[in-house]
Amino acid sequence: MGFDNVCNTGLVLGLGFSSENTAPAKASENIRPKMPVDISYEPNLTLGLISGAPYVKVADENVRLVNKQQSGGADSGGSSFSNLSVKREREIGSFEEVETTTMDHKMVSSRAVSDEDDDGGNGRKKLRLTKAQSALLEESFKHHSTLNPQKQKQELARELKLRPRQVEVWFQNRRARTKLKQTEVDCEYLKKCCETLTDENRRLQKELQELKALKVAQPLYMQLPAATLTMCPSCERVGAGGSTTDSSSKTPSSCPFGSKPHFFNPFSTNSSAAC
DNA sequence: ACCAGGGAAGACGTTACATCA
DNA sequence: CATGATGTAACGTCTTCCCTG
Repeated sequence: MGFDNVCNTGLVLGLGFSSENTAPAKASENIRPKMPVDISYEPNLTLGLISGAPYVKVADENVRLVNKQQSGGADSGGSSFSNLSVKREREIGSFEEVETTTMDHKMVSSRAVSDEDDDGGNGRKKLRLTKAQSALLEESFKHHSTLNPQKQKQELARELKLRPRQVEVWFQNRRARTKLKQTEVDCEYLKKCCETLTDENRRLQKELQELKALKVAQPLYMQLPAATLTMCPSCERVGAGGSTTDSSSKTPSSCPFGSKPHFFNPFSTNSSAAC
């Protein structure tokens, strides 16, 4: 991906807002469940704060019976895992676990981690998806980054011989990865913007210095309308733009600087700046 | 019409495991 | 073989939306 592509995305230098739609102050407010993640790049980098609001509501008790002692992380204690996973699987009653043996990696895929076989009650087994499973999930993700209807999840799960919960988790993680990558791209872009603006600022400072110097050295020069004084962006010399009677030897005849003054707009796509 | 309660689903942060250099 | 880095499956927590009574 070229930098130019990134530059035409309308990303603005600013934290927590964009030119098109105002991003929420809190990152969590970005959540719009019915709005699938737009994979096509539309940067909206925000540095929102996750509110540290006190925990009011026990989340999803139908989904998982929260083990209150586990609040430091579900995996911290190996002994309690099987308990947890037995409690939490909402689909478990209706979904038949199947042990897949078609491995292109040497791993067991989509085995039920708990339930019927609580592997010794010694923490969860990390299961790697097979290439085929990943490929199908990716394919599905390309079309829809969210599992819109519950049906889709069930179908995918059946097709992949996974639990619906696993499909759900995969999509969650996949969205997170996409977002992370996008954030990295945005970060790079902002860095470049910053560099460009710094350069531009330096150039303008220089221009200002030159103008000040000119004012001191040639007061007569300043009798010209101020608007006619501009600086050539390529040779960085001050001249009376639009005037062919330029007495200053600083403006070479080869200078492509046109007759009309121009001003730097960092957010204009055809400005002299990279952004 | 308004409100409270609760379920569903998603984001986010974290943990633990698998794999590889 | 040990180890640190990396990728990712799985989880807990929190928020928002929507439905229902």
